[in-house]
Amino acid sequence: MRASQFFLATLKEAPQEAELPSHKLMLRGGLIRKLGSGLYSWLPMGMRVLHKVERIVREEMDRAGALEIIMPPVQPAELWQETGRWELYGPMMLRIKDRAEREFCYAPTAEEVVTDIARKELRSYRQLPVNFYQIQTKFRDEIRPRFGVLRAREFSMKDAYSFDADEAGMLESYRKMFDAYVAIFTRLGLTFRPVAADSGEIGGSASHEFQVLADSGEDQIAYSDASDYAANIEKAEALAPAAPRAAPAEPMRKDPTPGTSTCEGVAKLWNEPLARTVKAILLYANHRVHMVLIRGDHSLNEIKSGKLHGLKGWRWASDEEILAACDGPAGYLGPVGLDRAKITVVADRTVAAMSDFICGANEKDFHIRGVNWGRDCPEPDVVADVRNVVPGDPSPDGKGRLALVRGIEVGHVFALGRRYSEAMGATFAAEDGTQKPFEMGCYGIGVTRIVGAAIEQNHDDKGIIWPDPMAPFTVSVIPLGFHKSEAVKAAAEKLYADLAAAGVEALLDDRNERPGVMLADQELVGIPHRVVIGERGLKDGMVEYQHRRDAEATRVPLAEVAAFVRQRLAP
RNA sequence: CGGGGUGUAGCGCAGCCUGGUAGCGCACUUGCUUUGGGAGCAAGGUGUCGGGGGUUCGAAUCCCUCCACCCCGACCA
Repeated sequence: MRASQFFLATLKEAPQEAELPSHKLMLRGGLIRKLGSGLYSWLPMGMRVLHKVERIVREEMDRAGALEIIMPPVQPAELWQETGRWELYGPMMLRIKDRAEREFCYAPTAEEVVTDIARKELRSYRQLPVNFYQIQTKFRDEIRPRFGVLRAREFSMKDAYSFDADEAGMLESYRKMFDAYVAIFTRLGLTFRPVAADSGEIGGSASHEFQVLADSGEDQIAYSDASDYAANIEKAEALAPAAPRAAPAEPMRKDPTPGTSTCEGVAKLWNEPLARTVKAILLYANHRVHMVLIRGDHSLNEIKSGKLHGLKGWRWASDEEILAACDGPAGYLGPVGLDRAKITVVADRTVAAMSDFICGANEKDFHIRGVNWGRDCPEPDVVADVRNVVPGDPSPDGKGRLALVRGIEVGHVFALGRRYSEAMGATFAAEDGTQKPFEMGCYGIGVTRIVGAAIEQNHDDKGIIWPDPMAPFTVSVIPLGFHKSEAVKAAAEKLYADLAAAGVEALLDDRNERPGVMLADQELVGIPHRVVIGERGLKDGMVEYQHRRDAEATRVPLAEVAAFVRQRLAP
């Protein structure tokens, strides 16, 4: 491609709303433009990247035996009502009416429609397993779209759905997709981690997320420094302390802590370590108030808590509920002196193993220290893992210690089971002649999000640095004085033709621009390899090669550049 | 949904408080010069000042209203 024939929409300044590097650079590099909140147009430069990603995704999906289809993004409400998700999905789903007042949605995902296809088309176990996938635009009316393409409302997603005759088959399909995802993200040249995940609203047993590692990621991942254990912090288990609870050593003592309603405050006031304090978090679930106790320096894991028996569907308790159940206001609560008929005490494993700890006195402006389970208050009603892991915690697999990194979720695989097939009566004739519901799996990849994530992971102060497989152009040919020097022009044209003949995608900057402009554009847009051709070097038959990550250019004989560049490309 | 903020040229912004009919930088057009890191000079084009209503002789500026966008929050007691 010649730059003069292309649409190079680079900007010197990024529009104000852009916060993250990837968002700014995509706008500045002319990959995308914003249409409205969470809505983006993709310009030619962005399309080239998007196509690269899509191609790799397709190739690996096909290789794994999945079959491409396309389902309508606009879907009738009836299907969604069959599974109950018309109500469940809530305001995230964009609902539309047609001229006859029939209800539709713009699909946020497509389990219902594929399951409908399966129930109509797949009749016998002989036709299984089947895996259908599509690359389609989805719409989710996010509470707060942000970070450009990383959390947009409209986005492109590859979604795949497998149908198997039994659970073993489904797990095999799941494994194939897992492997395909590893292949995809590896080929894209991204640093990523598959991590055990919570399966969330979609439901099902096994679930893994594929996380691109980046400091700006919205997710936190816990991983072991001594094994391959990795899990989303939402799911990562905090083991019970190895050491048994120590015997009480202090008497219990109530003291005033005026105006000090946080663990940090009390620890400071009494000059005690934060790790000796216990905070009480009041939740309401199943018509009952629950006091969840977490060590002062830990934080509540809302997902894990929600999985406990009595805490399904919890919400934060109101001030009135707290006062009624504890006789004290928020900020001064603890397990001592509670009427257990009115409240359930849930202690985190760590807290259950503490002795001589500090907590609220259930009285405004008072805390107590030297508190001990069994002696000063009854043992907790429930002991469970309800906190987020912290760096240094032992790994749940018993090997090594946990560390935390941030990641951007770009893929997610779910072993779904029969949730949708049963709800929609999607069955097939099994070998024994009975009708059985399909065992399903579903597998998503955020295609547009990958582009943003790749930039978050690969950029510097000058711009994007594409991994070769995603680059809009592989090589940038920059002639200095293209319109003045015949020698430069001839050399540039020759190189460009040679690269094209070798199947290398080059961008020949034939614009009559100053060198600084051409170089800055190449760097902004992130073309990974560049060759600068100038009269000065040409006198000695030399040109300059420089990779986007190289600190300096390498002089290469003109006659050898094409071969030299090809050698440097990722295989 | 709650709180805060912003809407002025393609982008970044000033002007608004204290009303007098719009400006700066970049970008764009033309010409000349320049050409190894986002050029210089000269000339030029560009705005329903987010929409509607009101006050006023006169509104980008004051008032009302609607809209869009952005940020924070929606929880750690």
